[in-house]
Amino acid sequence: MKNSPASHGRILFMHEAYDIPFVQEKWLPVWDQLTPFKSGNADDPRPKKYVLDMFPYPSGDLHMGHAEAYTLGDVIARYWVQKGFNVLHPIGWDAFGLPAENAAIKRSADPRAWTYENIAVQKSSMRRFACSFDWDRVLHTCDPEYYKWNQWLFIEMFNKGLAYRKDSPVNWCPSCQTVLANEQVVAGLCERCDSVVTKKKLNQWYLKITDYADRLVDDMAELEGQWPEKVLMMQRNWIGRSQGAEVKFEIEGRSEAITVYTTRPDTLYGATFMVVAADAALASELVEGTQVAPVLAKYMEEVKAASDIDRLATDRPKSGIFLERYAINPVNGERIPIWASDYVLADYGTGAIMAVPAHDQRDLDFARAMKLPIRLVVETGEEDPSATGIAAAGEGKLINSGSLNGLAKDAAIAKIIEELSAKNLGIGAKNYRLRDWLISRQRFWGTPIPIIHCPSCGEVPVPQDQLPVELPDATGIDLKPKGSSPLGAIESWVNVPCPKCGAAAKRDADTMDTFMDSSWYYLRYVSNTNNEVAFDRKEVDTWLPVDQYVGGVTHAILHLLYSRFITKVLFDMGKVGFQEPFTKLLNQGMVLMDGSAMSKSRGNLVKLSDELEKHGVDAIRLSMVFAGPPEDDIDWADVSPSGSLKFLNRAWRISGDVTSKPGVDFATGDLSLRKVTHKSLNDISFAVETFRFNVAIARVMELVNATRKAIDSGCGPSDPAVREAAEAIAIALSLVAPFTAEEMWERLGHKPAVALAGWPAIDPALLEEDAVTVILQVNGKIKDRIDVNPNISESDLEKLAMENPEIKAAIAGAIITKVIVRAPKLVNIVL
RNA sequence: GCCUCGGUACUCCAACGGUAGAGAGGGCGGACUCAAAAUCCGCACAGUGUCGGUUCAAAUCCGACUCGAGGCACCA
Repeated sequence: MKNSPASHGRILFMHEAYDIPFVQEKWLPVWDQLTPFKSGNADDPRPKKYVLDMFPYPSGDLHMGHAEAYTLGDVIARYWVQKGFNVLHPIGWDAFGLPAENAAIKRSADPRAWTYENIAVQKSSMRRFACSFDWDRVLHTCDPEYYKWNQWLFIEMFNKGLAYRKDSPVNWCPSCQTVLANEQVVAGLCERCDSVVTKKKLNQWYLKITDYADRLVDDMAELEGQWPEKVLMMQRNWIGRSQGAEVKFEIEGRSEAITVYTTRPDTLYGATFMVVAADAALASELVEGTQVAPVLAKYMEEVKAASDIDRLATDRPKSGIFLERYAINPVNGERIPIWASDYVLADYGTGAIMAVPAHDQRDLDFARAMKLPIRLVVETGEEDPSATGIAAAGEGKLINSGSLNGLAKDAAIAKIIEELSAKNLGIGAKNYRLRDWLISRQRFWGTPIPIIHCPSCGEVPVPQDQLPVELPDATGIDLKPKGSSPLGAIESWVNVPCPKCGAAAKRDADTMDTFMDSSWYYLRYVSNTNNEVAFDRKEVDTWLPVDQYVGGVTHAILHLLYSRFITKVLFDMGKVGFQEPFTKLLNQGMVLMDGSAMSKSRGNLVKLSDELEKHGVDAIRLSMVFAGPPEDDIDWADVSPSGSLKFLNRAWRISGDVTSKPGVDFATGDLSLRKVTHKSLNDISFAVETFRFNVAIARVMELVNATRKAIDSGCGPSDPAVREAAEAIAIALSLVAPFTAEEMWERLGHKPAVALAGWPAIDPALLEEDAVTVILQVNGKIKDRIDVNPNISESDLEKLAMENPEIKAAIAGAIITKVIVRAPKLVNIVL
């Protein structure tokens, strides 16, 4: 059973090269023993870094996308370990969710088995992929030990009034047979299965994220520059805060005024009618008992018949009905008609608007369709809206507006709000697009909502000492989606005495949105085995917030917004000491094939296991980071794993050529190679810290090339500088190609693990260059280049430039207007 | 429709406002070989999407356009 290199594996080179499968099998058990990535305890003197990868959903084995994401997180974690930090780099599984349940239905089995099998597969793949996880920190959200704390969190929020139930039209996926949060509806379709989402009126649990809307927007200031601008923009967009005013309109024949929300109170004089949401209670109330009531009812039927997709089409003609009621414009006493339409949303603002057709496109469309008057109140220089059909949305001076005449927009808004406030007719106000987070789900495989419904006590939270409310064994239970939770059908589970009065009561049969599970999991890692609390405050204070979060941009809104929300809730409860969970965020791109996302149906699926088999773990990891900037998509068709492997072999061969002994004094080595080594290490550090991993690899390649040259035709293999360079290469490569690096480290005469070797100290003296090239320009055109000492003074450099023959020739006889000297870079002589 | 980001060689990608090329892939040629692979050496190809502005100097800053990617989309 002898394992000789180059005879054992599938990947063979006649030239000296290492045996990939052999080397991979060789080091894994060694690392298992050494646990180089076990995070230190609270008393660890090293400064901490919490590097977090978004945890996977256990749907089968790891794929190319996982490989990219986890390589990026791994490079970062390994880098900070080398730099002497106490690094926490944990992993877990986002293990509740529909795929497990659907698989269970297909095989009439328990979702548990499928889930834990997949977790085992992924876990072993991660080990083989050399992920630097701390395997003592693992969590699975489907473990009762985890979801117990999910339930605890829910009850805490319930007690604070942040979790509540309400009747509301909700998004319903007819295929998944469950409700969806707003965030899970993409262009009218279910984000999971692409079915057309319908509306259903249901009583559901919500979390009051809208209470935190302002803070979610404002606190983004501290994420500026730390998170991708794109994500911040998407969140701002999603929350959709707008500034405006609420204005009261008296209603003829009604004691109570109607309040409308507008972002353009300056155009109040241009309001020629009012529109209320057709489905709002207000609309039906206004026509109650009149002959219009049946007309409204009929209109409502038509509106309901139109699908969400139709509703989304913005070019759809406006529809609505006149309610035969009138409102009084508070600024000019004008009597304006009240209409009902589906273009006004019941659950935004007050569900009623003042319509200013001259300056709002939607109102203009409606006015033209219904033949309602249009009055200009802002002089924008645009053409007449009633003629062109295009609203004059631009800025200009106010006209036809009483006291506002002549003012510009901002001044007019300030003035009108002041005037309205003085008469108690209006007030400055904000509004949000964000809605409360609907977390009930009518499915089995999730955290049971820990509430007991008692006929006399109402909603009673399950007492702390009875948590967790465990999911029953699913074997023999019909999990097929029927529109209500399968748990509700299990008599023995659902029927319980009320914890307060002891009367017969029922458990809430719904389960929580799995985004609840993932909205706080980063806290659980620090106390993953603690059964007393969800997370220990001392551990949290030691490790949190997360220093570096790595994951896909697909979670830009959902997961990241919910996590930020929950963190703020926990902060307010005094359970954590920070308000933003993720200090820095890196979004990796996707791995594509031939320009599009990989999928079996498209026939462009690249299997990770095949690639690993063909090229080895290191070459795949290297290819992932070398392909380009991490946030860009990678087209696997553009990537050359064999090229990566070629480079790794080139690097590895250097370790075999070194003839000096470990511990040799580098200071006596060849100066020019030493300079390259130190410059490279410096550049690699900088590139890694700024996430330019592709550049970092390019620098390692340069160092390998320089070392090769030094060995073959320079100072020779015995020079200490060659060992210094080879060790630097091994340490740098340990971030991305751990097997190759460990093998190099061994051949260089060291004991494992290279991962703990420590980043070499950089000698600043070696970063100074002997000579730099200066550009000599005349009128910005390059005439010559000269090598000078990098510390040359500006006057000396100017003198040198003036003496240069090329320059002399170029300026002969001309008058010099200006001389720009930027030592030691260039001299530009302007004639 | 509105907003954000991007466009550099055949391809993927580098370049504090100051030499357009770091690195790689692919191609071609040579050395080695019976031959191929691997390895080593060499070569070529040529380009900052378009137009304008700021500047001594623009791939880089500003504006418009164009193409591509993404987000929001009756949110008043």
